[in-house]
Amino acid sequence: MNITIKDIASIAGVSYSTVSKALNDSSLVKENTKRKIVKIAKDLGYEPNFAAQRLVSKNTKVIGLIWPTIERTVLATLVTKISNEMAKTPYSMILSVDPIQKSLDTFKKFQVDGVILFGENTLTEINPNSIPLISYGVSGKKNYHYPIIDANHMKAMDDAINYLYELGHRNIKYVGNISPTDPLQMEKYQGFTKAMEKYNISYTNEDILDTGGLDWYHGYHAVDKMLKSNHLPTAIVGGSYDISGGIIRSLKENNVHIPDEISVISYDNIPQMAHLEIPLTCIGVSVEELAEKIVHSAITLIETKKLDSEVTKMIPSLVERASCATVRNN
Amino acid sequence: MNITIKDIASIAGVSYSTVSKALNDSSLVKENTKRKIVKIAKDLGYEPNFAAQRLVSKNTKVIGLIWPTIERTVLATLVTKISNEMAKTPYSMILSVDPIQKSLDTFKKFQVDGVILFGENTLTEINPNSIPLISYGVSGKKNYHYPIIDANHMKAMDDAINYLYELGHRNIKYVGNISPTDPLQMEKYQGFTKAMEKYNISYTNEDILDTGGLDWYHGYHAVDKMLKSNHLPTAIVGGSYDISGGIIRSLKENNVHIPDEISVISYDNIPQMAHLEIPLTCIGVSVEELAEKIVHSAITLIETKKLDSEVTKMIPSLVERASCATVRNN
DNA sequence: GATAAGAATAACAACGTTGTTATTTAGATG
DNA sequence: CATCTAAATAACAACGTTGTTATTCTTATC
Repeated sequence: MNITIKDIASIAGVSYSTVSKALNDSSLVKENTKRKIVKIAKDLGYEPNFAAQRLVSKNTKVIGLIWPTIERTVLATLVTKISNEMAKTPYSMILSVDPIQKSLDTFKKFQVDGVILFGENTLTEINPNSIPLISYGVSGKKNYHYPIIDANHMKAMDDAINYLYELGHRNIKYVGNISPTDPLQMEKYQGFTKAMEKYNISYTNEDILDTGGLDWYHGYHAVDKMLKSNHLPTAIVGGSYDISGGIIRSLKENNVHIPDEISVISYDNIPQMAHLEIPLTCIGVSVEELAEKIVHSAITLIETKKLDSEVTKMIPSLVERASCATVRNN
Repeated sequence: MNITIKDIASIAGVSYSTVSKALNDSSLVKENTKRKIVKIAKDLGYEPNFAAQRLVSKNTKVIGLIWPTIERTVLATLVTKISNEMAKTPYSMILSVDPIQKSLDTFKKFQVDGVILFGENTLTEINPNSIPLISYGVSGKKNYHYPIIDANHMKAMDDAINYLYELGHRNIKYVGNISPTDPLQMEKYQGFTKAMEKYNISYTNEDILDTGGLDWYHGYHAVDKMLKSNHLPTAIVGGSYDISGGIIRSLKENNVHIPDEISVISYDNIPQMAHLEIPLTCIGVSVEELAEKIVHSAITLIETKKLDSEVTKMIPSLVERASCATVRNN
């Protein structure tokens, strides 16, 4: 069995309640004895029993992160950043990759102080069960009863189109996953069409390339097919990091030069964009900002039970790299 | 506050100890009252207090997984498989992406029943702190005091070279990350040279291409450089999934046809290999097998405190796809 | 040098369970 | 119908903390 405050008490020759106070640096115990007790505790390698502490009910300083869809590069990056950000606070983080409700039950058992949910495309009702919970990403549910942090995808697409417009592009295609069951993808797609209309750029269904998936080869195949049909735009908007990786691979293999012959701008603002063989200009909320916002919102919610607004749309930014150029006048 | 067994007791008109026994389906309480109590508990939505249960000391049926390096495709797949495998057992899983010792402390606080450590390239001493712990992957430490599950990388490389040898290849290059601080990478590299010697295939330092990193573009650039130098082998062994992705991209772009002009075999046996634009023949322990072994070993260790052997080397298998062919006679 | 006030410490209840021991109840037996 | 036995339930200690209340020890004051 482990060392308890009673062990310390008997060695120090004081009562265990005094030990408790001493270890919690209470002003009720004399500096002298405090020091003595702390030293003994340290010598014995005392570790407080968490379960007992929590039984008398106190916060755990632990936040749970629910991440049901683990295999997505962008989110792995975000998790890392969140973890780093969390390390700057007194909180620790544990994750669960189980389905949402099961994760929530586990976290509730452990009495985490709060939960961050990566519920990108959650259509089912979830029941936070009285744990402070914030969600990252678009929710399909209309009547969520918890705060949501999300990127302003509409604005991001608007910025992207605006940027391309200023460079002279009037022939732009969107290459992304058009999935009616995935609100995030739908919002990007709708952001694209809306922006195109706003800037008065004509487009048809031909200009929306549905990749049918989110991996790089989905993007690869979509562009490959496009090139074979000879409908070459002056610019492409890639729907995600992985997809854009496939897009530029396909373009390179077909000797379509970026950015001279075609400009590419990608959704997802992560550092890895710079490491692609053609460093991609991208649009989106930077993961660092996102991580910071998520962590601090969670902690604010935990500590004050109040959050400014129910849905926070983070403002995206555009990072210029080498993949976009002014359109050539033929 | 939450519902406790005392609430149930007062409603049922029995003592709370009877309620406890009834809810644990003890034979000491009459079937009749048992049913009554269970019904009341259900109606009230009673949930046992985990902290209290653990204070009287019982197992948590939770296993912690420590995963400090989150951004690696192969491991994400493995985590998913482990999670699925775990779901078939009475255990749940939580993960931590914090540094090892911090993760361990967190898990110890939560009194998890056991820990799985992804300590791929852990050179520092770790202190399991009396929690049953198994580790996946090569450990740099010589004197670990916990069981290790690992793939037999040597054997895998041997199988790969043997396979290529049978296909007639005598000019083989290894493209991988040669990092003295990463035991896993070193073992693959050494497996390669050892196998080459065993099959009496001559090679020089020129045939070992150090990518200097584990991402796909590291493999891409290494092969790109190789092609420019015109030292074309008949076969390449790729050191990992990501690296091999870069390898075939580079080959394709340079119009080196796989497998007619060059054969490629990759380390890492994961389903995604089939989705690369050229489905890659690969070598390694399949993630499914690995996940099953890891989960069951962990549970065995927890429940019996005994494990067959200290280091289990899983037997790799070779999955044939479209990327290797018999060498052409010029 | 007795006494009041304040500082320091001790004692103890409480948190919600489980497991052990004590008590009550019901049923069987002569 | 008294008595013994077994079944059912109640009572209570224990797990390791924290916070509240009770007690003891100092020290200053007259």
